[in-house]
Amino acid sequence: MLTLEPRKIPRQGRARVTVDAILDACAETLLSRGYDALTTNSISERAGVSIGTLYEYFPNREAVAAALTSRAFQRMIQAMRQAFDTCVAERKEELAGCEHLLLTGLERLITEPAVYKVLLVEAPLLFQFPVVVEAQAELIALSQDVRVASAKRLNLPEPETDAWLIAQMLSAAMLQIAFLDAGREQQVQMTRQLARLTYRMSMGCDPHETPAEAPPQRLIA
Amino acid sequence: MLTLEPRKIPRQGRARVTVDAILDACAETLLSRGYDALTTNSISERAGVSIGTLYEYFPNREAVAAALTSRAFQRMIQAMRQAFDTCVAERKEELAGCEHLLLTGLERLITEPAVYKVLLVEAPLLFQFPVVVEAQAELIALSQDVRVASAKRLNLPEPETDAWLIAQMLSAAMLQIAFLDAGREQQVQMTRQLARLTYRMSMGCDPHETPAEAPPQRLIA
Amino acid sequence: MLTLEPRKIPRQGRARVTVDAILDACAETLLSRGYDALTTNSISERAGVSIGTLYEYFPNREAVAAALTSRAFQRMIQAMRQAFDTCVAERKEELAGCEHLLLTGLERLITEPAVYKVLLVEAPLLFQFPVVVEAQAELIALSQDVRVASAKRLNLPEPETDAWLIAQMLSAAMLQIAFLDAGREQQVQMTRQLARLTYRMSMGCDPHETPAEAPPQRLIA
Amino acid sequence: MLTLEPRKIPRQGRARVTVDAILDACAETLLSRGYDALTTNSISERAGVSIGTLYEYFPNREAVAAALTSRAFQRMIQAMRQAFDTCVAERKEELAGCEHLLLTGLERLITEPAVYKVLLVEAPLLFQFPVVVEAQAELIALSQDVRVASAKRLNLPEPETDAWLIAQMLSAAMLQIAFLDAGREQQVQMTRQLARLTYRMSMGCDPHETPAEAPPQRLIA
DNA sequence: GATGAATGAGCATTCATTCAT
DNA sequence: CATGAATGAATGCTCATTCAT
Repeated sequence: MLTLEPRKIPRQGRARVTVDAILDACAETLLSRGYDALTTNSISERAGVSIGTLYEYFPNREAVAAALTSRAFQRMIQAMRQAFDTCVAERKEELAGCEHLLLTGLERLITEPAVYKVLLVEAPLLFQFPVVVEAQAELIALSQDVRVASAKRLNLPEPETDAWLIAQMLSAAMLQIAFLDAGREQQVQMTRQLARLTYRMSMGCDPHETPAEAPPQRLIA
Repeated sequence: MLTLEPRKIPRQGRARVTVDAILDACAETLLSRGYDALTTNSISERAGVSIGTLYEYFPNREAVAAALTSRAFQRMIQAMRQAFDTCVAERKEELAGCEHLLLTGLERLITEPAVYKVLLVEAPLLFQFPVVVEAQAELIALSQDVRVASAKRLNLPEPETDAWLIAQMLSAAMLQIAFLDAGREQQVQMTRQLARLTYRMSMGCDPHETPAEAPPQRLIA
Repeated sequence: MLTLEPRKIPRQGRARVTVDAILDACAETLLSRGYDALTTNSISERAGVSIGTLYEYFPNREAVAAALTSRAFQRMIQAMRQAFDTCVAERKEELAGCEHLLLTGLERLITEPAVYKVLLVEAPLLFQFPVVVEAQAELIALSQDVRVASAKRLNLPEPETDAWLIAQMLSAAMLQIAFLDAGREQQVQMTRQLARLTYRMSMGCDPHETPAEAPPQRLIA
Repeated sequence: MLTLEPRKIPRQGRARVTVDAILDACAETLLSRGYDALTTNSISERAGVSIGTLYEYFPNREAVAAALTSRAFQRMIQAMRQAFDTCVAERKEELAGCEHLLLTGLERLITEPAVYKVLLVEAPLLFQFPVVVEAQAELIALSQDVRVASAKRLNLPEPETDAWLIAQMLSAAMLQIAFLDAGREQQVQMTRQLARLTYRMSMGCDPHETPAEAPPQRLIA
């Protein structure tokens, strides 16, 4: 049976160091050789621990990749939550808030290419594993917070469906932008443009048109 | 080296039958057992030909999957081109045209799940192979035709970037819809909703708002 | 069972052309890709005939290589016999005769590298096959003729053993010289030097010493 | 790519045992079934280890054979070096020294038939592999020592070329003698005769003639 | 005669996983 | 606890050979 839960979750001491070394070695191997060449032996070798030790902490190969992915998602969640809080605290407008959130996501995608570029492209099945699904769920919950926060301002005919569609489209587009062979500046430009399209989808009008009928839209009234 | 070109073009009748049997067996195996279990031996067994025969026509496992994918894309291209011609011939409105194209795509996605559900999800690298890339390029060229055809009506601040972003978003959303565990009716509803969001992105306004300022939009005047 | 006899020995017509094309294709493949890559399929492809046709004339892969080898030996035998006749006709001295014979052999070795360089080095077992052994026997018989012809002049303590040892040594040395990475001129020099060593072995003295005690040595008195 | 270096140097005792078992199984298989039947599976089976274990230590079939060959050459080198030292210590005459060296080589050739009879005859390409070439180079260096040691006594018109030619001839003749279907006594006789021919080549005269002009030749004055 | 489609036994090699030390 | 030697099922692929057309 395919168990993905780590065998031990060492919170302290050198064991923690060992687990981190294994995850880092996993990420490095993914980037340099791809998912197909990701073997437990190569991970343990690169991590500088014996293969036996790897199996002390992880029940199988997939569990290592799942743990790496999970860690990346935790970091993504934390970054997004913080970005959301910033939007609220600074009373950012709709468009500005959307841009801020998307740029924050872009930053994280680029920072962990082993997970988002390699794993998501070469081993998407991994993203259906429970640990990963749970992490994704947290992220989606966060996006719901965004929707709720600005519910009054949104103009979605069928909020449930529309929100789901927009979420799918945004994540796909963000990944494409993040791993496009383009300079950072261009990536940022495209992200801003994506934010504008998102605004159009969500509001049914262009950002600059709205002030005419209403005071500047805010994420939180 | 990973060569994907078929090895032989069958000259005799029975050879053609053999190749088709192999591609069909490939699709069946993908659906029932997934990409990881797709071995050359399992394909040949299911196709009722010997393993040696498979290797007469395909240099390796990937080449079989690539040929299957290529065939599916050819069918997709043909269906979309026909749908596009219909839009033009029937002078469909923007929204109706968009819906027609998306529903046509949905139909094809659902009809060849081995390619779009299994291969695209479990082996996305396959979609970077030349044969597949070329087929995709044809499809993209077609979407350009759509844009050009309705250029006057579009309201895209940065046409190039926006078109690319929208294409990425649409294909991702369509795949999600096609393989959602939902009834056909709901899939159609979501596709229509997606068409509406697309309209908003492209025009910067809601479909029902436009008649006030202009006569019904047509794809081709 | 391993049968090496050609299946048909066509002496005339296009069949003869076919067989020659196969042998030539065999030699070309050996030179360019080595013995391990010598497959019946590759030979037939290069020869421009179908695999079925190849099997019309040869019972198996080894039979093709054996036939090629046999042909090369026949040519070698003919060349050596002619060289021997020349020595007799021109009343060459011992050393000069030996040089002439060795240089003739060198010429043949170099002309058919597929057989002597590739087959002998990569597939020496082939040289134990009956057809090849018979051809070799003819060559050895010829060398006996040489010995007999100059028996009176030879100074071999144990003629049988010595002749066998010398034959082994000469053939090995000639092959080394022929396929050394060296210019033709150097190969000739080495062959002459080898002839001198052979003289020393055979006579127990240096060439230039002998004239003192006897009139110029001739191959045939 | 064809890598011949062993993969691992066994650190634990049992690993050393395993590697030796593999090499011995390789030799046994070569003798009983020949090189073509030498498969990694047959070696591991005969060695009583799993196929996986074989691949822990050797990257491929050739590497096993190369290691076996290398081991045999090391033993040959050691034996020859010792024989050379004996010649020097006992102040052996030229002919006696040559006989001693050749008989020592004969002994080794006969003791490891898997290497010298099977591999050298059925897979000569193996002898072009780096590990083997290096071992051979050591042996050649040793023969240079012999030449240098008795340089004053030698009478070679072109020392470099002649020495090379003689080395080629001797090794070929020794192999022929060693694997001739003949009794041991006859092999020894032939080796002595070969030593005499070598003397003739090297000195330009017969052994028994020299005392007349000079005191008994010694390897080292 | 000639063709070339089809066969399938057989081999090299990998890699996740276990367990004795 | 950590190690690393050992396992062996499983896979991709080749190529000599046959035989229906």
